[in-house]
Amino acid sequence: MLAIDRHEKIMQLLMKNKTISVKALCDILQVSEATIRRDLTLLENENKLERTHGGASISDSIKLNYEATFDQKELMASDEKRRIAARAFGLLKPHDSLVIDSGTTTLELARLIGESTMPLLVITNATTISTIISRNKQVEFYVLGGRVRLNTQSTVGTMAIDMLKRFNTNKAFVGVNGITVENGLTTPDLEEAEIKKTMLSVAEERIVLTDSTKFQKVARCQIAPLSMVDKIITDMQLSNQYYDQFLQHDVLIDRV
Amino acid sequence: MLAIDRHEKIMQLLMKNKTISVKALCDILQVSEATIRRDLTLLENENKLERTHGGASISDSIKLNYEATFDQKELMASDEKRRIAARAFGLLKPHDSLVIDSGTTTLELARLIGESTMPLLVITNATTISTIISRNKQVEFYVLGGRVRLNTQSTVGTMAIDMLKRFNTNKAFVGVNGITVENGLTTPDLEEAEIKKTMLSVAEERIVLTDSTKFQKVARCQIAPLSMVDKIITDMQLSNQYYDQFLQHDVLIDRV
DNA sequence: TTCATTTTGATTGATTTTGATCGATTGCAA
DNA sequence: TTGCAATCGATCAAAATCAATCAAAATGAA
Repeated sequence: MLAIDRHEKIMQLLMKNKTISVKALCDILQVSEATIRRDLTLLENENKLERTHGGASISDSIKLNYEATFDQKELMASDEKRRIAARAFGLLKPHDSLVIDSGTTTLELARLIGESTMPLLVITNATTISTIISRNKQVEFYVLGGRVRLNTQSTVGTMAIDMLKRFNTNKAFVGVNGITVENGLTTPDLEEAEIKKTMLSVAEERIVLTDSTKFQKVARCQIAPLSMVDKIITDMQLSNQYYDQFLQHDVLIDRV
Repeated sequence: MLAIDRHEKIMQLLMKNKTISVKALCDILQVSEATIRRDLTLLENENKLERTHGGASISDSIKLNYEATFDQKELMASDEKRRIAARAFGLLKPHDSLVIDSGTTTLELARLIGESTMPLLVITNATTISTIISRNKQVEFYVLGGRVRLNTQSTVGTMAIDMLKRFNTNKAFVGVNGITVENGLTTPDLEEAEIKKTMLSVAEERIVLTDSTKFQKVARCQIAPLSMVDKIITDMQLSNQYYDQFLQHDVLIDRV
């Protein structure tokens, strides 16, 4: 492991736990205390953390600053997103037909499909998926037509929805921006919400891919109630409290 | 493996992992450490990565920049194609509606549109155009839905054609693989031929973008006769002989 | 082909990083 | 307060990595 990776990891751990001991870092990173101490003094000089006796801590102001400058959240999530996508990929069987939503997690799923040679039928509204999924020559691939939302690069509107309704698929993989028991699945854009809802309605098995940060958040537009979801794949950061709460509503949650 | 391929692979690995060690690169690329180090210093000088002790890392800003140009790099158009595209762009007026075909020359046109701020309505069957054209926030952008041909990354088939027929546009920009007075416009794939023909039929002004090497060539499937074309933009290499021949058939040829 | 140029891999000594040691310092409890 | 264990910083040697050099191999041009 490179020194820079170690520093990154230390910062990630601090972002989650606020404080961490030198001992713990030794165990996790498998290096000597001397190395950890050197790392911590170095990071302290860069104003990224504060040293304490026996470890280090991070203040809220530094934390915010760090998040802003390095967009740490996105990076941290990316590893989790890959794991979530990998689990989703594990659900696939040869000759499955899928609808794949736009979004970063689903994009990872598309990448895995592109790297595989599994024969599949894939339908998507994400134009960005096209390049990476077409590496897999076994895929029969459909893009939904319609107006392209410029910031998500995905097609929306009645054209896309009408076309989507002509399909029936085994599985739908949908991303969301918020998910609660009360409000179900939510997303900020109405048109996105509508096409996501249609995706769920044309599939036999409806799977939501989302990192744990989206739980207990509510975005402006509802996609669908929880009852329209068969399975949620998320990361290990999801607390048992939410996990149990969703289980009681018959939603299967897979934490990877 | 060529040095340039190695560099490409290194960058791809860095895009995935943020960092990578010299050792790992040796294993993956099967070359000595000295070679890897030389590659890394070279790439660092090109500002494509940052060296660290034991490996290299990539910053977010570089990553974004690299990702943006990544897809386009492979399809880097020749000088002639760029000039042809520039001339085509010169034909555009604000609030024009266009159909743009798939292909390298038309992709270059899309790039010019993406770099401009001209308000336009653009319809295309080329999924690859999406990323680059959406930089221009003044563009209302539609992608034709349908099955995606994996090698051209463009939608074809009845779905795409039906959707296309619902539009009426000012201009169509179409690429071809062969063009003669007798056989008109030709291309190797039947489905591509059909959608190209439909593109010509829904536009008021029908413009063919093609480099001069396509003249006097005939591909397997006919798109349309010459009479369905209003203007051809090509390069200066086109001989006067062909130029005159086409002029006699009322086709305007623009050599740039 | 032959010759010049470029690229690569191995070697060397220099530099950086790491882990262990040890005395000094700190925090905590009696 | 004192005593004690945990932690720290400084130092040094070992290990890893690096840059520089040179010869072999690959490539390209004549």
